[in-house]
Amino acid sequence: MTSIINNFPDRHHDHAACIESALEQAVTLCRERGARLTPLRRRVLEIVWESHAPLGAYDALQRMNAGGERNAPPTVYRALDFLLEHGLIHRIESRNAFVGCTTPGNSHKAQFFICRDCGNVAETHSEEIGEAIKTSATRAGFLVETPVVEISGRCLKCHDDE
Amino acid sequence: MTSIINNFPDRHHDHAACIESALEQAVTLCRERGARLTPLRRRVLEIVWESHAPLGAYDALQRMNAGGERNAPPTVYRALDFLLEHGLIHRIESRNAFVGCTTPGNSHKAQFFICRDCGNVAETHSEEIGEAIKTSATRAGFLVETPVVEISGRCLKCHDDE
DNA sequence: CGCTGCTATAGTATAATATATCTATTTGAT
DNA sequence: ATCAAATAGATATATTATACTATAGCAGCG
Repeated sequence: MTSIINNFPDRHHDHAACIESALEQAVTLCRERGARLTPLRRRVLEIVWESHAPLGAYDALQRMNAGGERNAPPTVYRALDFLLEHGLIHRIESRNAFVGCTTPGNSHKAQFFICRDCGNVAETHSEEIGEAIKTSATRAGFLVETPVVEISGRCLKCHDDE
Repeated sequence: MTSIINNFPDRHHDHAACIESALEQAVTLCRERGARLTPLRRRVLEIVWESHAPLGAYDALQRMNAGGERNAPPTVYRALDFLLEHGLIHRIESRNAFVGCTTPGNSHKAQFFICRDCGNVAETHSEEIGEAIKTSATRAGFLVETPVVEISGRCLKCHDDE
């Protein structure tokens, strides 16, 4: 049972459960792989998971240092790199920011829907988009390696608010 | 008749014709819209079109200043903004760089294939990808506004080279 | 003409994002 | 306990982008 949602994050969902679940999964996955989820890395993962909106590296750094610590940019970037490498977070290219991965451990390519109002991100894994990209690539004479699919727009909740 | 190619840029194509065609189209389009393609903006467009690979803003700036000029960053960014606004270039989010639009004047959403070897970009306008994204968005409870689809990989020519 | 308002350009400074390099420390393996 | 590798700390700097202020040129108008 997981509390991580795969469609658009509900405004009133139990986010504490999201965080907890994400951390549990991270711990498990790192143990399986012999990767070291050190306190620092774990802390950065928690910070990224504080919301469903992409978080900038320097915002994460500020949060890390909120208690007077003096971590420098390379520290947070190294932690982010580790988390990326193990698929625990995603980088949102169009925002230069990072968001927790809702399905860590699966290496499948994801697509992201990013609401311009609330800033939240929904992660999907659409076969159909992947296939369409592949078809189009073939036609263009191209071999797909790393697709970036980031859709900006509005979630229905924000749209309904108007 | 246009010399701008829509599939992957051929290594030996007549690139001078690409540039010429792109500039002609830009002039026409700006005239139609009453937009002012000033010498500065035109120059930046030419620079972006010097290749089919995305060009960074600071690389463009260097090219602009190659003759000893002292243009500052805001100058090139302003020109790039104008060109983006009128659909004469695209921004490649995953590279923080810019590439000439092969079909200016059409506001349709484009997808980009970016070769990691030669750096060239092919622009496509796949209905299928657009539809797949829309379907997936609907399922997620999301209204698409600005899709970013940037596929990294290898073009066949580079792949065949090995 | 002189005034006003608009657009484009220029210049300076600085913000925001990211990495290189070198050193020190911790960790786990033996 | 010792060593090698991985991690973290520290400093500097590179790269990308914008805020803010000022000026130049030109069109429309009284």
